[in-house]
Amino acid sequence: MPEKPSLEGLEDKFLSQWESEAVYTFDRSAKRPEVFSIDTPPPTVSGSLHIGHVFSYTHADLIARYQRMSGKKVFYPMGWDDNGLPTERRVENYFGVRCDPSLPYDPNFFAPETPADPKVSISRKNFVELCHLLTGRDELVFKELWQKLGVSIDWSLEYSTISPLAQAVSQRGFLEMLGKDQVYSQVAPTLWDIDFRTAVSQAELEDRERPSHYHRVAFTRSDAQGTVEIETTRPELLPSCVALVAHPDDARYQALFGTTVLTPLFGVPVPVLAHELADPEKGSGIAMICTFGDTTDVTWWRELALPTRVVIGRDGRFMPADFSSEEFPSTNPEAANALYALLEGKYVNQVKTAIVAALTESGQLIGEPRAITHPVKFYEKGERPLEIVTSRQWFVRTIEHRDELLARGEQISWHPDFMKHRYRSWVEGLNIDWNISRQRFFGVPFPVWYPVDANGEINFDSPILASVDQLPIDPSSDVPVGFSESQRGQANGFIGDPDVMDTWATSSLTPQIAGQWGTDLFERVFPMDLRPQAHEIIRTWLFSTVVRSHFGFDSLPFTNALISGWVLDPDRKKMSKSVGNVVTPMPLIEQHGADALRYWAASGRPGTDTAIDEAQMKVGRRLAIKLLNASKFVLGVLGEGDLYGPSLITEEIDRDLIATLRQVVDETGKAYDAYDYARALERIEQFFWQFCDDYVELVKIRAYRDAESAETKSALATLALALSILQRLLAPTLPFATDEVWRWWQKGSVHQSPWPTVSELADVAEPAIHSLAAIGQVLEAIRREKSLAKVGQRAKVASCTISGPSEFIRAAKVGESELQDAGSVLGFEYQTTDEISISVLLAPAEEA
RNA sequence: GGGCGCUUAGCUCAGUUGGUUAGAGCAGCUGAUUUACACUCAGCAGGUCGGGGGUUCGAAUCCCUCAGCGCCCA
Repeated sequence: MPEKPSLEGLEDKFLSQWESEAVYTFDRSAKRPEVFSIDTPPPTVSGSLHIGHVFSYTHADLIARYQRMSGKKVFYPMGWDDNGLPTERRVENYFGVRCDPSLPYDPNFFAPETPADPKVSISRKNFVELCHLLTGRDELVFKELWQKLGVSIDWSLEYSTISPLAQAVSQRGFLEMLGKDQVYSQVAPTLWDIDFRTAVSQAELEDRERPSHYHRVAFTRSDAQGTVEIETTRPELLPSCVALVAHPDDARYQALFGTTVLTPLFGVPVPVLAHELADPEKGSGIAMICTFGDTTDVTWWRELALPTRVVIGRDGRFMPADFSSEEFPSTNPEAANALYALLEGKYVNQVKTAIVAALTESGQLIGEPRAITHPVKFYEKGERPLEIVTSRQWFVRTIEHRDELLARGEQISWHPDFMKHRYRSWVEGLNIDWNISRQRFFGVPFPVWYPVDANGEINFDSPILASVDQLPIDPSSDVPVGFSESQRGQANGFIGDPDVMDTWATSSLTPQIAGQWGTDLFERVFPMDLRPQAHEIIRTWLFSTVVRSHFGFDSLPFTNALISGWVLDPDRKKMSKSVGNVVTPMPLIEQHGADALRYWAASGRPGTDTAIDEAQMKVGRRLAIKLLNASKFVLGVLGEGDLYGPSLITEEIDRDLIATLRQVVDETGKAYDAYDYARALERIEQFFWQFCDDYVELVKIRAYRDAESAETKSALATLALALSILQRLLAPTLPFATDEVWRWWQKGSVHQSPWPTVSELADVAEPAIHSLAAIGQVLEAIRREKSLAKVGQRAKVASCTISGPSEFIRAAKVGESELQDAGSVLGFEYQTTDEISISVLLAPAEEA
């Protein structure tokens, strides 16, 4: 025990000590019922380190530490999500490179020290190597933060989502779904980001309010009986128009249903059809259907069996179109082609301008375009609106299993409960199956090849599957059984699936990856007990994990979901890179200490957005220091030896202190069981300060008085018991300070000691009367009198008159001797009255 | 448009199933001071519980309604 206890240096000391003592190592021999397993979120390592990480990982760690002390074998792995688009983008910017899969591998390529400008094109293999290089570095930085924060992870269980193990698990999961027809490939209209050149899934969409214009455009009726006016925000899609549509009950258009109109400028005849999704309130109530302007177009196209006239390419430019062809059957092909020649190869905005000009000239633009603001679908990481292109993609069947997935959501224990609404509304709103293929490079490949027939045509309908024992494989370099590399891309040969899986298609298997599916470990940890995560990834990570466990294991992936809120900046604004108010955690740890940061995080209740509050961190730091000092004092009074068992606690006051503690132990255990770590902390903290400021002050003198007396032994035993319990109760929140003080007098780590239970206090008898409240009230009155008189607390009290109901008097009398000690009171008087009142007469100040 | 959450002291937040005079911490103010702790201790002051209506003997708490903030879904 140091002379002057301090928090400095505790972090470094214990990080290495915990490691060498293997304090957090999972006991792999444990059976499932003894285990508490945590499905730790693998953070995107190519993102920036964020105070939000500290927040939610602390919440999970509080539970992990509580469960460990409660006797569970805690399975607490750590993973890094390093595959996928965020890493690719970071690598592109960091090194100044771009992946061009058509280039050959350059074994002599070295990453530039500074980003190349303009970007250098490199092969896929070179690109992937750079991804591994950079994520490897990033993971070290992340790991340092997690360790510094004192998160009780078993680092021998570290994994990454691009690792061979994760790839094998992911590919096996895919093959099993394919075997059960839970996944299918299809050429279909797909949400597409023209900058990233990849398909995206519904979960990655976000609506952004964008200014636009309604253009009123006149279509000519084929029977020449006038025009039909529609309103559209996307006049540039006129060449891809395939029909007009109005609501079946819309009286205005009854006569038109079944007739044909000609598209303006391009003269293509299109039918006028009826469908419930047409909104009579919107524009003129009749809309044009294009292939494809938005997801409603896709629905109409599918349900009304319309032709396809694709004009926008995967790069966002207008593709060639021949208006004399069957696909684009114009009644005036020369004029249509002449106009279209001006549009081909251009981007959406340029085409829009040109078409609006042409419509104006032809008189088919009615009135002025009307300015509006409307939601436009974006890829969440994208900068330009999504387009819809037709392409081959792998989809997981989610829509048809909606009800089962909703039922799964109900089976999860959500903390807080209301977060289940997020899940439910997401599942209810699903309208596209989960697209898991991405036309990108750094990810888990699909473990399939396709036969190429004698004519060189690829047969997508009967893919050649890898076998499970081959995994992981890369179909672009591995060869299917029965073929040779020379047959790649050749007639009667094969070709590998070119895509990689969506990141979520792999991270949806974190229980299987971390639990090492296929080994004995898996049975010991699955389904996981806890999924801790932030609320913004309920629709992605949480949902997709539920899907995979439901399909693959007919099980929930985890039984409890602990949802953390957001960290807001000190002004309660959402942190974002663009605003520039993102807070990095490391300097805060260095300034206030890990325990202090954890204390702040622990005060943020589950699901509650919480502002960064350095004042709160300072409070946490003070709590940790107070614990050092209080421990030093109590242990100093106790002296050597451990003679003070609970049976020695005989004094009324001491028994009442233990009675209160019993309640605290009971409440905090229940709070932790309910994942309410914040309430637990609040309760412990409140008791701890009361213990220090009132109880210790009251019994101090008695504790020193006569080591042989029963009353002194009772005080010492109470102090020892209370201290032991307080140190353990605070251990999850303040792992560094508590382990320090624990080791001053106990063996081993506090983090491997048992969580306090009421049975531990069973040997201490209940007090005959709950006296501490009344005694505290008298002490307060004495202190107030001295404070108002502006004298020191050691000033003598000539007499203290305690009035109140007999119960109160009786309780106060229990503490007479301690009050005399703590308040320097010379004499007490008691009066039985209805109202409680305490009057304090100070002794005259002694002459200096 | 549908849904969820929040609104309590200057600030950050507790307030469990309705029950005395609504609590805590921080900040503020007034003091104390040599044997655990100045990264301390004591005390004081500070609130029409977002507005309105209702149920009730009794409402911060339950119901209705309005407003503001934030978020989710469409």
